[in-house]
Amino acid sequence: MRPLIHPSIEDVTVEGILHALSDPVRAAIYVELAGSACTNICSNFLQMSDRSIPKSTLSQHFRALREAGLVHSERHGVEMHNTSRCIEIEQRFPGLLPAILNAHRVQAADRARALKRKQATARKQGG
Amino acid sequence: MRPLIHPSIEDVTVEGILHALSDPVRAAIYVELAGSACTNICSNFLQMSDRSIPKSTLSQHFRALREAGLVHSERHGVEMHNTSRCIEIEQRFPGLLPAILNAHRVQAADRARALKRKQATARKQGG
DNA sequence: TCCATAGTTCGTATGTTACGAACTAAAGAA
DNA sequence: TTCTTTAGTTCGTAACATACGAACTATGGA
Repeated sequence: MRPLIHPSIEDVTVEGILHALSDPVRAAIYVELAGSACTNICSNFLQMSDRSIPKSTLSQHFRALREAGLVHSERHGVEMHNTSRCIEIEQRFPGLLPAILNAHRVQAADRARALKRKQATARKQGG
Repeated sequence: MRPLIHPSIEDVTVEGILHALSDPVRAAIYVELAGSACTNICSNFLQMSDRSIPKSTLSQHFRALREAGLVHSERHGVEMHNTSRCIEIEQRFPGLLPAILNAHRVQAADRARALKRKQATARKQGG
């Protein structure tokens, strides 16, 4: 098992952050992680929302978040504990993460609203 | 020549925006475009900064920006005029684009400072 | 009608990502 | 100690994405 790689904060790039968060699964993981203090793979993400994502894929996603500098990972016994590096990143790129997280909230709210409307329409047509 | 595709603003996604701007070339194009009112491929980007980027590649990058909803393109005679859709996007995802553009500024400034320091060190060692 | 300019499309070579199978590593039970 | 369970990683491969040169389209002007 190769050692965990965490870039120093000066080596964290905007491109890297945007790329990491441009994947819907990673974005969902990061949103979750920014809310709670700490997360690991099995406890939270093996059956995400609707579909379930394979462990190997999740492992790669966590690695991507870690190597982009978004997340700090530590092995505790058999588990991996992941925490957001949001304080460091906020210092380096002020406002970036809050704006992205907020945009995700806006989008989630919009989608929920659209779904509700669609369901209402379906009920009307059905009955 | 297939018609230009512009997603309506409700169909623009955070993931799409982040992915589009996670490429350094597209980010540079978009930074330029957000500064000036309007841009086309040949006049501005065929010899970007140091290296020159092939036309076909630039064409694809502009398409990516357009289909992510970041840019509006219009053919004027033989030229293509591109403008940022920043007002719409600001309405839908408030603060997102300013934060990303600011982060790119911070990064560019940091890189310039690091380069200067490196050159100074090289001068000291050389003479 | 011919040519130049601006940009697009296509084919291919190269890179990236997803996922199952096989693995490592720690913790606890027998 | 050895077996088993749990948590996560790594590897191989198939599917998808991207970059770039060559060939193309479309417009404007000589």
